[in-house]
Amino acid sequence: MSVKIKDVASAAGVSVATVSRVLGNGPVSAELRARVERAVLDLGYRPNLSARRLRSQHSQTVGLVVSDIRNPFFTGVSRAVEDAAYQAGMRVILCNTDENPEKEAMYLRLMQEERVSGVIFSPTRETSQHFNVAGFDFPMVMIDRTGPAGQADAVLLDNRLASIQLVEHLLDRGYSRIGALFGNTSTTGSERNGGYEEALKLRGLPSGGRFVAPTAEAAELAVAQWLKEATPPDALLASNGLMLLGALRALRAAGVSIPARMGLAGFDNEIWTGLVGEGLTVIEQPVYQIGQIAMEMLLARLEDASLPIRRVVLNGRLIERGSTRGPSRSEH
Amino acid sequence: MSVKIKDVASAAGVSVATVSRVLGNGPVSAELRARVERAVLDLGYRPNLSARRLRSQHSQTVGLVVSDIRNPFFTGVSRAVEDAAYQAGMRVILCNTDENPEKEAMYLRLMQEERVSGVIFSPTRETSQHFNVAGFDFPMVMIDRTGPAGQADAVLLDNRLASIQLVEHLLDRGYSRIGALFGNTSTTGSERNGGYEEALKLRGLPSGGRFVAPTAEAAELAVAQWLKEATPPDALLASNGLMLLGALRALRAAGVSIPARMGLAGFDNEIWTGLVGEGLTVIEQPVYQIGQIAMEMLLARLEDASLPIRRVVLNGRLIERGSTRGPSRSEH
DNA sequence: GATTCAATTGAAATCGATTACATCACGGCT
DNA sequence: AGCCGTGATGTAATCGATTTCAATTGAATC
Repeated sequence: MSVKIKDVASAAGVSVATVSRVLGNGPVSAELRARVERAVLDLGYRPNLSARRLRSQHSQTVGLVVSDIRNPFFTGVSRAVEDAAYQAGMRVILCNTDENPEKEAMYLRLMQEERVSGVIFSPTRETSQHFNVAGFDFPMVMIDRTGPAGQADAVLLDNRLASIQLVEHLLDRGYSRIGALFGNTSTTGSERNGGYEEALKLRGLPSGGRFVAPTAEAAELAVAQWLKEATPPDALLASNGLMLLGALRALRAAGVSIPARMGLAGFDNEIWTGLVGEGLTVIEQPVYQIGQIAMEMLLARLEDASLPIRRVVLNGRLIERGSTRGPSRSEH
Repeated sequence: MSVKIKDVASAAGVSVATVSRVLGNGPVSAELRARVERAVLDLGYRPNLSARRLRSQHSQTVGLVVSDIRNPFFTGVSRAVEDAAYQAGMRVILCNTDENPEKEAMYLRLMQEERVSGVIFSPTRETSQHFNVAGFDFPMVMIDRTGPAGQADAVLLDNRLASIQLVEHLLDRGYSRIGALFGNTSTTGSERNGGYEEALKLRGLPSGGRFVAPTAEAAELAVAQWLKEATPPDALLASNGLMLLGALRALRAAGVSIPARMGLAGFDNEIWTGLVGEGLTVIEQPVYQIGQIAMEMLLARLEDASLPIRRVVLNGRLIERGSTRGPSRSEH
């Protein structure tokens, strides 16, 4: 088969221990080191990571468990996590759960079998409720969505604040019947709904958030139906990039003009939000930073398990664009 | 530490061999099987995959080496590969090379250390020229970009044909000075340029493709400069989603109206291409299928290494949208 | 010159599983 | 009754590295 440490050792005329020390920067005389390095090159030796991990008892691997890598939010996070991980000499195992609690459980089991050093996890709401971090023998960092209260490190957006900013922006621009769509699979949705209701209550206005599956299709359907009701909203807020897309499609299909007949704003500053029509107002999340910080926190905890549990809350950034320029006067 | 097979064995009152057989569906009596399964559950035993891989000499892992997972093309491919892999009981290690040949070499080395079963690879042009598949002891499947001629299985788009379709479409719609931007890091760019030149030559028209880095920024800059030249094109073709985005930005910044003053078409049917203006005409690649077929080919080769080398060429699909409706008559 | 100490080196144990091989019990057959 | 084949089980070797521990060397100290 392939060349092993034994082959290198005999080629260099040294013991396997010495070869191992050369590889691991242990104490070796310059002469032997040179001989070994030459042998490694000559034979094209590559250490077997399974064997190394088995013996040394650390995997140098972290798991990243998210709902769907095709969601640009997670794509960005994943890229940041991988950059940071590989820089720290670790690998990343990526898992897509499709918001399916069974897949989540399955992948967490897999992470245990891989003996990963730690996991960065974005759990579904269902999972996060009844699951116990203590059941795993690796640390976890939650991202985007909060897990069971205070059990693990977390990197989150200030969802309440972000919603409030969006709502107040819409109100400032003259919209008054503000509807909203939130995802029904994560804690993120509830938190954003909280901010949304709070901001409206403050002004004595009625709220009416609706919870649907966090997909473009579900959002499109929901908005299409909403438009048919007696008093539809005059502005809509969508809780992630996919739902914003669905809302946009429904409004276009129904011929509702933006921003005149309907204001539209949402989360996630995806490429296209700046390009469609006169641009869509959104809350931009610090995607890359979320991944980066999550990885840093995980590494810190691996260094020192006794660290107090931390929760980093980042602010989003409101990007005002044409889709919320205000309702047409003629409407009144 | 964590519970090992030995613990399970003594808890169930059997030998480790029997436990291993229960796990691997070997021949075990119903009674012992039940005892072992109970012990596994009671102790929460999870087999150590490093140990298993070391002993059994197969990793059940494939590598996926692409330039950047944030490119929606690769995101889609990756999702398909992972779905297919996990269905076949394999894991995927994802690597981003950033079109950097050194990173490519580094990650291929890593793949050897992981003793992966195989690799799905989208090489830079530079790497694909001087690299030898025989140097690796795992099979590879090339995707999107062709590797060294005929050395490995590949799943590709018919780039020549796709370019021809785009050019003929533009000509049909009345454009005549067709410019094009191709990425300078992959074989894909050259192939698309080939089709582009061929289609124009057939009609006796001049061609003038330009090669730039496959990023939005590079494309934007290139188009901005192009517009300042003596006789700018009246239609542009962009070789991937990012470059199409860059071209669009440059045209908008310069106030060039689409499709009247400039036709615009490109590759990759990304979400936003259907949403901006009256839509952008694009060639849609069968992204998910590319990943799926690549994985199938890899699995087939792992089954039988003697299989003849295959190259699957898929057709793209032309999606006609508003951005190529034709130049304004008033221009003449 | 003897003793101590640090720095190299190698032999062998070890990580946690799979698997080759030996053993055993049992039933069917001549 | 004796023989043999079959299926279940256990013992021990093995995968390829790291790491412990002991041995060796040579320089430094008294």
